[in-house]
Amino acid sequence: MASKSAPRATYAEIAKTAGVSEATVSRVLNGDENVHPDRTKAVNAAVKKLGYKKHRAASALASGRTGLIAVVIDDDLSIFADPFWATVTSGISRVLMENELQTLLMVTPLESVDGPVAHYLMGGEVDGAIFFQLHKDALIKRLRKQNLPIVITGTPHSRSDFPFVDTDSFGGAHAATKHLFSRGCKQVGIITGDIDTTAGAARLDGYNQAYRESGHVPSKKLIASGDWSMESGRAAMARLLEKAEGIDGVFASNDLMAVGAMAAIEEAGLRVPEDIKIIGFDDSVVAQTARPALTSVRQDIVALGEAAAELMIAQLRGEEVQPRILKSDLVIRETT
Amino acid sequence: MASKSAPRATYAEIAKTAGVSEATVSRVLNGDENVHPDRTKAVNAAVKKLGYKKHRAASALASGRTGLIAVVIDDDLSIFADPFWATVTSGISRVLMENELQTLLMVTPLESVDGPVAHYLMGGEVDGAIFFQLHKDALIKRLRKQNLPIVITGTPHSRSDFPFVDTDSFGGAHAATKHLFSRGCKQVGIITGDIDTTAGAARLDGYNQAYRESGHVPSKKLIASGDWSMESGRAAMARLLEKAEGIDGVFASNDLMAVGAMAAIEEAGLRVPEDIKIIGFDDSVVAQTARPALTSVRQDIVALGEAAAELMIAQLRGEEVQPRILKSDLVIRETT
DNA sequence: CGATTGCGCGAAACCGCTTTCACGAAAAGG
DNA sequence: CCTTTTCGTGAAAGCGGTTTCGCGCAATCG
Repeated sequence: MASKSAPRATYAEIAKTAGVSEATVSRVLNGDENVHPDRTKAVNAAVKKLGYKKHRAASALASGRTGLIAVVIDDDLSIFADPFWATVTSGISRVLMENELQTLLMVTPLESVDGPVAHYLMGGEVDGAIFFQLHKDALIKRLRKQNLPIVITGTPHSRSDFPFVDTDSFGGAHAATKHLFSRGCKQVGIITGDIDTTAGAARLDGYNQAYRESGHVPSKKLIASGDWSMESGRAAMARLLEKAEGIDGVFASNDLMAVGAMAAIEEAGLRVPEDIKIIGFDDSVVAQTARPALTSVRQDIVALGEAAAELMIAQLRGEEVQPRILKSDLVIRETT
Repeated sequence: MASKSAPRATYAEIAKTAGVSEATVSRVLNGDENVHPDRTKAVNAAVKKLGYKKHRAASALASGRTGLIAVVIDDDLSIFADPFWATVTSGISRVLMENELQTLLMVTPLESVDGPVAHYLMGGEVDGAIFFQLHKDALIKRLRKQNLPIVITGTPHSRSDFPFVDTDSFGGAHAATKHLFSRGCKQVGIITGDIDTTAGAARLDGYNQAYRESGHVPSKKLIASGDWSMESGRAAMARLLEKAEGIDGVFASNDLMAVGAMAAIEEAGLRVPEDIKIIGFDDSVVAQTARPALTSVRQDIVALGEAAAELMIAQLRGEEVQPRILKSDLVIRETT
């Protein structure tokens, strides 16, 4: 079943051809400073000559470090509607790879603190775990207590000191709303995402802040809530059209809802952007394929993944880490 | 850095509490038949009692089997435009997990036969590899020669005997084209994908076949080529409108191009579906968010991933495997 | 009924790398 | 010049399973 080719080189051979002990080989290969430069050179030469590659399993067994980082994704179907996590993951993977770490993908219902995943993660099978779409902090807290390095992609609920990375939802929403005002809108509404998520809440906050800065107070009527789905966006927009007379701008908390809103506007016989301007959030494919093409808040998703990986690596090195918030920017298309 | 909690149980303890040797523990845990039922029971009891979990690194070192399956994804940005691979991967991951295997994600430029990835895969670090979006067969051939179990998602070029899984592109295109005829279209065009890809070619074949069955021969003027991108779809449609007078139906080889085509049709002052009916392929989010909502050929992407994983597992068991082609079906929306 | 075969099982070697320990040599101190 | 540190190094003991080997015993055979 296994490969039949060249028998891997081992420390034994390197040690012999370099004229040192295996211990020294190990030191050199693990960056121990206290080795005479000459021997270091000899070992490196032997390594190159023999085309040596460290045997991860052996290394893991002896050191207790597996070199594996789990990326845990809640097995929620909604995740598939969006290339978001795929993109983040690719960023994570790239950075981890560059640092000799491997990305272990776990797509799974993220059950209780006692589920198989939990046990798996606590069993020392991985050196760290990066979580997406976090709903329950309990598991994470438990893992941290076990000293397992953790990074969360997205902002966790509890102000707990989990290391996390996220896009600046507040800033993005703020900029989007301001942009609508600057385009001449007088009555700017918002379609919120799930308010129980930190992203949903932050986007609403950003909207409110921008509104206040404009010298007005957003009327309750201008706020409609959705759940991130296109259909909820359509419904929310329909409500806004009914309740909020004179509405001429809408910030939708994601692209899917924005597209739903556009459909509702069209159904009402109004035009985008002439009658109502609209902005989404995420700058996903959907924003690009929409007609008219959707103005949207872009997040650098790959960078988000890279940041997550970097935070992980920093922890592995034993460094203290701070949460990282990435800037977002506005991609202006045809709907504003 | 590592977990500090409960010291894992080992074979030694199990052996002791079950009153057998470690060898027997190993046999039981690896499904060796030749063990007395009583001892098997004793071992299983001990395992449960001690909450034993096999140490993967140790197991890998001793057996040479890592329990890791690499999912190798060509680091082509186009991949991020589509949730396709994420979805396939989730299917793969689920099935592998159920079989005690782990999913190692490698997002990487898939370089030559000598690149790091190649060496990595040949180095016995994984038990098998699943490839996406395969451009060059050379690497794969090499890996197979090394007896590394391989599965390809998508149809490989060479009629080589690689195990692969794919959606029935031919059948989907055929059904789509037939559907257009059945809706009364007389002049059905096609916007092809990259013809150098097997999927692109198969979709064109399916179109041609359906056309012939309708009793006509597709004029060359009805065939426009794209490269899977929205923009290429727009351009191709523009060409069709110019060259193919009376065109009243279009099968686009993917959703993105279909949406591009819709834009072109609209720009030409025509309407979908009244003047021209259109069908896409993939049934992606884009199809659902398009207005009018796009009729499209749906593939069961999760199932595709599951099939890939199953093919891998079969190989691991030493079974002979056949390529697996999954059915596709038509999701009828508003564009036809 | 002695000789052969086969089955179930334990002892022990082994997988390849890491890490502790202790020792000799060189550097620093008195 | 001798003692105390420091530094670089190799020997060797693991890490936790897997697997080969051979042994004792029961079933099978002549």
